[in-house]
Amino acid sequence: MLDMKVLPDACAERRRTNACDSCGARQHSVCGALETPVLDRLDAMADRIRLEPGQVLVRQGEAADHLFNITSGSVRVYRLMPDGRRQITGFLFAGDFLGLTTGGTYDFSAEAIEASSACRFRRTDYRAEMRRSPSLEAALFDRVSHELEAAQAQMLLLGRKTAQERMASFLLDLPAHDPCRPGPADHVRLPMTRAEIADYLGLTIETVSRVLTRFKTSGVIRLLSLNELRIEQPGRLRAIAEGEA
Amino acid sequence: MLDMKVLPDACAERRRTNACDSCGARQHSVCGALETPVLDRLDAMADRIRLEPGQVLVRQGEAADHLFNITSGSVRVYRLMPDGRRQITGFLFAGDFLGLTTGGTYDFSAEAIEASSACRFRRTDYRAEMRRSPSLEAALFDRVSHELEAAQAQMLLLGRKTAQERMASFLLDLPAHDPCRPGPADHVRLPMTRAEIADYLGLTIETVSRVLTRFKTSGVIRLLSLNELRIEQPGRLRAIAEGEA
DNA sequence: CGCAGCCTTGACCATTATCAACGCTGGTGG
DNA sequence: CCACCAGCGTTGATAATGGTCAAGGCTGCG
Repeated sequence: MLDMKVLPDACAERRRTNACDSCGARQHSVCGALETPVLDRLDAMADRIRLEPGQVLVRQGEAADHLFNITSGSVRVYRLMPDGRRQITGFLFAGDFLGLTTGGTYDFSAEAIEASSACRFRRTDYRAEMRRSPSLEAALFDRVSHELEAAQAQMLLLGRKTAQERMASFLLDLPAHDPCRPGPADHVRLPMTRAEIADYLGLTIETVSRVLTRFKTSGVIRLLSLNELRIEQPGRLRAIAEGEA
Repeated sequence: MLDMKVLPDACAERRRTNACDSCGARQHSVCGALETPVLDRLDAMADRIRLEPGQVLVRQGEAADHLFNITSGSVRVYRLMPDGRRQITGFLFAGDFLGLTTGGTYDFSAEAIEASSACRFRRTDYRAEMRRSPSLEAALFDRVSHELEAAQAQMLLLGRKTAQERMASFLLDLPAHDPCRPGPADHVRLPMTRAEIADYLGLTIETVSRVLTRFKTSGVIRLLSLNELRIEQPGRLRAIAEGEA
């Protein structure tokens, strides 16, 4: 958080060249419902931030002063236990929000996985704008609702699915959330390490690795590189994810 | 859902005798922030419903027409896999909402655990009232935010905690949410069966049973009956929950 | 070219699931 | 009022999934 580069110059610049990347709000689902003046006010209050790989956005326990909208790259959000066990509660990609929901302090940490960028808002400013614009509040309500749905799906995964089923579900879900994927939905980009996948799925890196090679051997996927793969048999993968194989 | 008894008479009756139990909104955290006219309008649109043990409130996949506020008793909310594996995503008690977040169809099922009661609203009505009353929308936004936080804590539990740690966390969390507990916080009421605890914690009934007897043997808890226990050593239980024992 | 970090693979182990038997308890009907 | 039965809970023996420990390979960068 300390050495994040704020890019105020980029603001006006970007609004001229590419309105859709300006304040983050223009990027995704929040965009549609909002009136131009709201977007302009959000633009005006946003700090543009560039993130190096591994850079900390927020730390568990710190005062929750800011709210972020990721504009490119990817971010890991996680909770830690005192002994270091980590549960990644989600990966964020362009268009996702961070810190919509907290009370006085963040109850999670968040770090950039790869080189990324984000818009940072002061929570007080953003709340004021929410009060002013019902359509903004409604859009964010929807956002949080969808996050809650996703969290409940993840609870089913963590509580009741086998390692294979978890991995299959993950590979099917990932491209739907990452707007940066290079091609069609059967092409999966894995910007995160095996350790991060493991901490997201409640497994170990060894198990993640073994399941991936098993999928590869059985022809369900093809590894293009360490961080990229193709789903060769989406139907079979879906069957595995739902416990029907 | 079919044979739920709607109790329209109880409405006016209850408003006279006990305003705080009337529409559900008056009961808990939502209450404080709301103006009397809003509460009155919510009262007017609420169906009072009585629930038998096991009775279905909503079924996964059905059209999400209603929104509920539990006014007494307890409810289990869960997701199923095709082969019958169940993950209980939450237990609801008096004051909790059900169905705030869904899209067109419910993506979970919900059933009463014990004899319970609830207020039922048509989602369209409730949404209209939300649009009309910013304080109501803000209060519900807070609600959903807290649910999301709880869901993320549960992800850590399911992904990274041992059976003992899960059980300890559960026993510590439960009384905080159940306003019907008979006494102080170290007195825990368990309206749910072992199977339900297991499906909430991602365990089996045998493991739940074994961990409970282990806690009992080591003097951390005392079983008062099958469905009631006392936490004898809260500090030790907290240490176990955090993985420090 | 060499090293560091990440990934893979293998052997072994432990936690928890599974299978099975038995006990308790509350409700029902004789 | 008592006895039986069904449902739930407990306990024990065994098994399996996934974790742990260890070694080795790949890759990209200096």
